[in-house]
Amino acid sequence: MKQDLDRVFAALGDPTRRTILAMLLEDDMAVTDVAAPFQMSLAAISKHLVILSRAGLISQEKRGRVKWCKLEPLAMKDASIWMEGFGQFEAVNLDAFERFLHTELTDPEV
Amino acid sequence: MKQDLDRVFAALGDPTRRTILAMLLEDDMAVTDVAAPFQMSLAAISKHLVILSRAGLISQEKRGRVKWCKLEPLAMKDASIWMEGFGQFEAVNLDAFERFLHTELTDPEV
DNA sequence: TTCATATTCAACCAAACGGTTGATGATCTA
DNA sequence: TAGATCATCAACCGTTTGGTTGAATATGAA
Repeated sequence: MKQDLDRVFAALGDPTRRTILAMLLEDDMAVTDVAAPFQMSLAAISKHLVILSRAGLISQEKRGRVKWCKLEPLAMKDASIWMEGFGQFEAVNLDAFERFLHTELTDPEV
Repeated sequence: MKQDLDRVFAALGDPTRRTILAMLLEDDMAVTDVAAPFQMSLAAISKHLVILSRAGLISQEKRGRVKWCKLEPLAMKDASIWMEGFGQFEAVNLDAFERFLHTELTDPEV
């Protein structure tokens, strides 16, 4: 759906939101903890989370008074595929990325 | 550079601009020809092209009175890599991903 | 019950976005 | 030279975005 791509790309167009997604790569987080490292109000972060949620990039589940945010990386898939359609750059770089991952995952020091 | 990702993702967040990029996948085009299939004014398309240009996603060259638009798919490289870090390999930890991005940006061989 | 914590809501604000129209500056062509 | 074409500029308009603050709601803890 075209609108899905609109929402995903638009959501990724803000540095605060990309940082939030990177944070959630480590682990699920409560809204307050997501907000902690930023200089803006909790309400502002709450709005960013709504945008990420509507784009499908995160899901939120309330347990008690805490709302947990979880990364939903599958939401990026269509956008990623769309970009791959523009080809050229993929071969060398994604290859490099995969090699990197391989060494990361097999390196006993990490 | 963080702002580059801002501009690339934000530029891709509009369906008109994504359609324009897809059109340019076939061949370079003059501004008027880019505008032809759309229902909006030439001035509006001209603004969209400025946004794509500032994001580095297209380049424009004036020959005579005609300004030619050329797709620059390499501008999507970093954005694509950023996304792949989430979409395909969700188990990878953030530190590893950030180190990868850093080497990607500073290693002249890649 | 009472107080503290977690989160959102509501109203507001300035700036940016996506569009319009009309004028303008180049450049090609008859 | 005169007229047509290509593209942008300038001013304007309504909506969205990204932030604020203060009040409200819901839950947990004493």
